Amino acid sequence: MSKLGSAPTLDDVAKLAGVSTATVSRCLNNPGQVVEATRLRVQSAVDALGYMPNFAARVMAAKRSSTIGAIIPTMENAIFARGLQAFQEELHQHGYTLLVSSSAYEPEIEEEQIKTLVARGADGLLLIGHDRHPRIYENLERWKIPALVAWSYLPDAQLPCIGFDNRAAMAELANHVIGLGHTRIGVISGISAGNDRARLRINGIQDAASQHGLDPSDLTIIETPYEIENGASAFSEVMSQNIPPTAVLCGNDVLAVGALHRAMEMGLNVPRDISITGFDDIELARIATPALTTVHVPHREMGRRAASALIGMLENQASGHGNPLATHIVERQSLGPPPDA
Amino acid sequence: MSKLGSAPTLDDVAKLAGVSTATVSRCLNNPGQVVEATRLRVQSAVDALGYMPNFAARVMAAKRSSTIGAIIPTMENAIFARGLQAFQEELHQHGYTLLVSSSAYEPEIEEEQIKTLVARGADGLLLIGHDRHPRIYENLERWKIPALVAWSYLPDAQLPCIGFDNRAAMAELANHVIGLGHTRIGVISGISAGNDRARLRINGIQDAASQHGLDPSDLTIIETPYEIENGASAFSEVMSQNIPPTAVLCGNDVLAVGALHRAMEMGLNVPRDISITGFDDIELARIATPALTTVHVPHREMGRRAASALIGMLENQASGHGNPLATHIVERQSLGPPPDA
DNA sequence: ATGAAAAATGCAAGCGCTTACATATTTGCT
DNA sequence: AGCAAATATGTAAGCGCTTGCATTTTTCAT
Repeated sequence: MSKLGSAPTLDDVAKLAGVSTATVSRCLNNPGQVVEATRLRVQSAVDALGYMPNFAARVMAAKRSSTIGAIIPTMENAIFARGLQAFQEELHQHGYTLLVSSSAYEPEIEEEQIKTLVARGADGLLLIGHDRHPRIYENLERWKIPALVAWSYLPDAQLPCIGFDNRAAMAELANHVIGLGHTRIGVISGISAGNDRARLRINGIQDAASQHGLDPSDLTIIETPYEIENGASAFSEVMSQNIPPTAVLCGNDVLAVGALHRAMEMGLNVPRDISITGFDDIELARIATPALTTVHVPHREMGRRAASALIGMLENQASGHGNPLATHIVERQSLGPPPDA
Repeated sequence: MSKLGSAPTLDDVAKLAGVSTATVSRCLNNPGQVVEATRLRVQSAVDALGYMPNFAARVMAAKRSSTIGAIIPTMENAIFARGLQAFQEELHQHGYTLLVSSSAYEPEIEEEQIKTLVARGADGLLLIGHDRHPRIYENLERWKIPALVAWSYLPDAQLPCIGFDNRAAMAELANHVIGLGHTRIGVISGISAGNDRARLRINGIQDAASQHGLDPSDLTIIETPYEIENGASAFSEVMSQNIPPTAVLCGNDVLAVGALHRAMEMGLNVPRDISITGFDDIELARIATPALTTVHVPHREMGRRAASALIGMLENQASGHGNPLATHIVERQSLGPPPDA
């Protein structure tokens, strides 16, 4: 059937091997159903022709794609890379392929990407965080696409989720900081609008403040996109107050590294003059100078669990619900007691 | 036609709007061919149903996907992120979608990913570097898939390419280093097998050495995967010789940052005791301590040009060939004269 | 040897969409 | 008003594959 110059099709293979297309299809997908001799014959036809199954045709006929889509806020920093890597490895072991796209932290782009992935036949979706337009959840339901949220655990969330308690994790760190004697605290957060992780981390700091009798509204909070540069500018800003803080808690390691760098430029010694902390524990945190005290998030474990949960939802109508993952503080060199202590 | 519980199809929309499927299809793809009133009627049917075109069906019927595939060695470091971002933006403007996958620097995985992308209907492919099994080039030809190589410019390459001259760029830096008086030079390179960029950068250093009357075989060259940790270990190794080098040239910024970090741990002052250079000029280079002297690569420009070239190949049978991009040395603080100078 | 059950293979109907080509409608002239 | 040309819409044939069901071949117990 193939007009010269087109890629060979199942038909071509079938013809060459002298069998029906059904048999070729079975050789490729369920070799067990086909007798050895036939399988070999078909295989050599495939090789001779350099045949590649057409994915679109397969998806159409089979009505599943064995593909999972993931939309992450950004590929530009390492935050999601590790978890996604584990996610993908686990999927691969179960015969699924991962398609990744990024939303640049823009809700509209995320919505578009979700549509694209669904249109492309994704059997399931991995989303980051819970904050998004309700319409998206309605559509997901309408299209009957199983979806799972990662990087944020919320007990009563709309969608099943695999993640950790951002609020409690940050509260733990903030408690520790306050426990060291810090009372004037600056916060450099990611943009919290549409980002529950960022918002909950701020809430965690506020929780810790109240708990220690500090007024949460005394916290200086600056929100800025997750980029090193922005961490630096925000640090300048937070330090430019009449009475600057003695500790600056950052919403993630990327911002913290920017802050650290700016502190050094300003001639401040960290942690003697000022303490700075991060969140996530990416590689950058270890090699920063001084090494960053931060909250370790089990990214790989999270990715792996997310994959299992999603596959469970796809194959066994499992609910996808699980327990939150534990985080812990990694103490390195960027946090110390306040200067006057 | 839709059995309850399935996503709505073109048929459903056509029925609801009281037109034929052809008209609906035209409304979606060539609204100009359809009269306003019809278009509106169809649009509201689409909205009412929450209709999403099925991509697989569309690809099959139209025999093109408006999708470009890119296989990059890794998503784990920022080297490719920026260029790919620009690539994708440019594609998007021309109505193409980008599908990215990574090969983990493994030739077999790369080959598999290429097949996957082609099977998924990619109209064209972006590949990184030239070194790969000839079979892959044969297949690409057989399948009639236009492909373009980026990140490495070679005048007589198999495939059209957009990139810079890795060898000359690194030679320029090495010349500068040697010009400062360094004669004992260490090299920390990525794994050069199957990676022409890594190999050519080494060659560039060797070129510069010969040119200055140094024996290229005196260079201590260590190859190691592109990870910060590895840069650190390699640095220890290269410094453990009887007569350690006074300058260590690294194959990329990631390795250089690792080396820098280890140097600091060893109590060495950079650049007073030892000079260290990188390659790529990613953000990390700027915020490293001391800031890294490196080779700036115009990643965004490269990505943009690669997109234009590939689209040209797809739409106008353009050859895709272009000119090499220019790189330049960025002098920061990690390179100085040798200690005894 | 022989027939029933099991295993292997073939047949053919779609999957949801695009797009020639055919047909119906509108437009612009005279 | 009336006709040709231009424009809008409909008809239906696939695109390459999977899979339920029908048919053929093999296996195995008698």
